[in-house]
This record gives sequence, structure tokens and C-alpha cells, in this order.
Amino acid sequence: MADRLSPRARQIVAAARELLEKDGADALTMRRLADRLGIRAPSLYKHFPDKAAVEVELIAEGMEELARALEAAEATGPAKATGPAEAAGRVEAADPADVMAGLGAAYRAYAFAHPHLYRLMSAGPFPRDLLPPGLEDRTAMPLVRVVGDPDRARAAWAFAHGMVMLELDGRFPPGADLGPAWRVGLTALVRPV
Amino acid sequence: MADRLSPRARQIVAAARELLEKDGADALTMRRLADRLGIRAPSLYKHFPDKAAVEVELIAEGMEELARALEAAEATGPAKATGPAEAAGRVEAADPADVMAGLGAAYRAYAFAHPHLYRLMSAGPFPRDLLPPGLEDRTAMPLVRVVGDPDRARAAWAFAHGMVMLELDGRFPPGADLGPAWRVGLTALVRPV
DNA sequence: GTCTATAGTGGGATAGAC
DNA sequence: GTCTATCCCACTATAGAC
Repeated sequence: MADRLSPRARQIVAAARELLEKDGADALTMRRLADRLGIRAPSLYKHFPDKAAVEVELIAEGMEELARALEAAEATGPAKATGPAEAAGRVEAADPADVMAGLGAAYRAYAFAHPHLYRLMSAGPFPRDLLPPGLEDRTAMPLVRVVGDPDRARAAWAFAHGMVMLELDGRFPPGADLGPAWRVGLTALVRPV
Repeated sequence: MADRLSPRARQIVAAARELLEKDGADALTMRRLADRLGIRAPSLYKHFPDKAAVEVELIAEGMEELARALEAAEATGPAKATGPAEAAGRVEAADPADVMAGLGAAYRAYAFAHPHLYRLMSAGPFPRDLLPPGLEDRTAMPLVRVVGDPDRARAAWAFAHGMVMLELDGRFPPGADLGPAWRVGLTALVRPV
């Protein structure tokens, strides 16, 4: 994803990410970014046409990581394996409910591990045309596979995104345990009965 | 809700709302707000301590309206009435699925009728302590009543909020019909079978 | 690839007179 | 309740020298 970038550009993106993750989107300014690199702000424009171009790299990086996290969760399979079948080396089809729970946990974990990056990824108009082709679909596939149809996948995605945003923004009552809400939503949205 | 405000302050809030709804949060500056009222920016500070105080009024206004919209949807009852029972004047318990669909439609409609206000209402840290007491609960009650328990209500709220945000941000594939996703999510989250 | 210098724009907010 | 004058801040971005 960042392969087409020069080494210096990659350093800049790395510094931008540190800045973003540590202090949020407002702290990501060209001046501060330059400061962190020990150079002056105008020098950045030799490597990127504008600030948006730097942000696009961060978004692509985040989406790729999220895609990997979801793929890993999908591959893990059910937490509790059925003993005999596994001992026999037979491949057991994963219970969709387990996969769904795993995907939800992975999504939530990624968002909370990188809250500011997650916000950047999901805020404002989406730079679809500037991102690596296929990345968007790749991120969506694990969910589509487990729920079966696109409409249900969209509903489940909206649920997860909504939970994350409401949690991040402190919208739920302070101190509320949200595990049950996640569980209820994920199980309700797995598959049509 | 705005009863404790002076008449002039109410005019300011009204102008702020016009500005916000028309041009978005970035356009809501003290300078532009003053322009619209035919005064200078510093004069605003005789009525509000700072910009955040104006925004809090807008948030309260939006929440009150949303609460009313949801209460209205709840009271409407099932679209298709069961003829005989109604003719006999007997009160028919509304089908939760119908109520849920109505609440979802009302929520979505409000958000799309006032996208910038909705964003302001649901963005960033929540000024809980500055809002009229009970307003938050009141807005949540219709949903809690129809789904039965708080966890399910939170899940349903997250779903609706997520759908709205993803739609507003153009996150779904361009041209996608999202009616089915809304239907799937709302029916899945109504009640435990 | 970096620098200096600088343009251009915009923002929130205060002091003190009227 | 409004004004003028003003402060101080911050940002993106460009031009041109080294």
C-alpha cells in the first residue's frame, strides 16, 4: 500500500500516524508534522501535494490493518472446538454465531486500539478513488461471508460502527457495561432463522 | 427548553441554527453568526459566554425535536389495523415490529431532514450536564419501550446511528438502496423470539 | 531536500467607550 | 446592547534561494 511512496514519504506518514494516534485529528497539522521530523512545514510539500494526500495514506494503512484483523478473526474459527471431530482431523464448519462474535470483537478491538485513526477512516466523504483498488471490498468480505447477504452485512456493519462511535463519544451512560449490547446486536444480526 | 433564554438570545440561537443547517458546522462561526444578525461578533458575548454555549442550545433543540418525532411515531400505532377489534372500540396492542419500523423511519427522516444538526448532536463529547434534565432519557424511552430491555435498545440505537452516519458520509456503495438494510436491522433487533 | 520569508485566510475572544 | 479596536492564535500553501 505504501510501496509506491518514497522512503522519505513513508517516514512522513509514520510521523503523521504517531501524531494522529497520540493527539487526535486536530493535532495533525503540517507544522506539527514537520516539527516532529525536525524540518520546516514547507518542506513537506516536496513529498506530498497537500495535507489530504497524507491523510489518504493513513486511511489506507488503517483499512488494510482492519482488513487483516477481520480476516484473522474469521480464520480463527469457533472458540470451543467439538472434540472428537477435531481429533479425527475432520474440518468442522465454523458456527456462524461464533464467527460473528469474533468479527465483532476484532472490529471493536481495532477501533479502540486506534480511536483517532478509526475516526479519520470513517469521517467525512470517503476518498474512494484515491485508495488502493479492492481494499474496500476486502475489508467488507469477512462480514459478507458470515452473514450471507449484502443487506444484512450492511446492517451489521452499521451496528458495529454505531456502537464504536457511541462508545468513543461517551454517548452511553457513564459506566455502562456494553458487552451485552454487543452480544445482543451481533447474535440478532448473524443470520435469518 | 429555551425558556430561560432572553428574547435576544433566542434570536441568536435561531440564526445559528439557520447557519448550521444551511452550511454546516464549519460555517457556524461567531463572525458569520453576527453578520447574519446585522451586528458585530463581540456583541454576541453579551448574550452567551462563548461559542460552545450557543451550540449547547442547538443540541438541546435538536434532541427535543427528535424526542417529539419518536414519540409521535410510537403513538401512531400499527399501520394496518385489525378491522373488527377496532370497530368494537377495543384497544389493540400495537405490533412491536410495526412500532419498531415506525421509530426507525422517524429517526432516519429526522437525521436526513437536519443532517448538520444531527451531526452536531452526535459529535464529540456529550455536554450531558448542560442539557435540560431528563431530555436524554425522554429521547431514549420510545425505543426502550418497544424493545423491552436496555441492552437491546442500545444495540438498536447503535444500528440506527450507524446507518445514518454511514449514509450521510457516503460510505455505502454509491446508488445502493438501503431500505432493505434498514428493514433487516430493525426486524432483527425488535425483540427476542 | 531543505531552507527563509511570507502571503492569505480564518478563527475565538477581550477591553473599554458609547 | 452595541460599537471600535485589537490581540493572539492557528492553519495551508507558495516562491525562490541554497
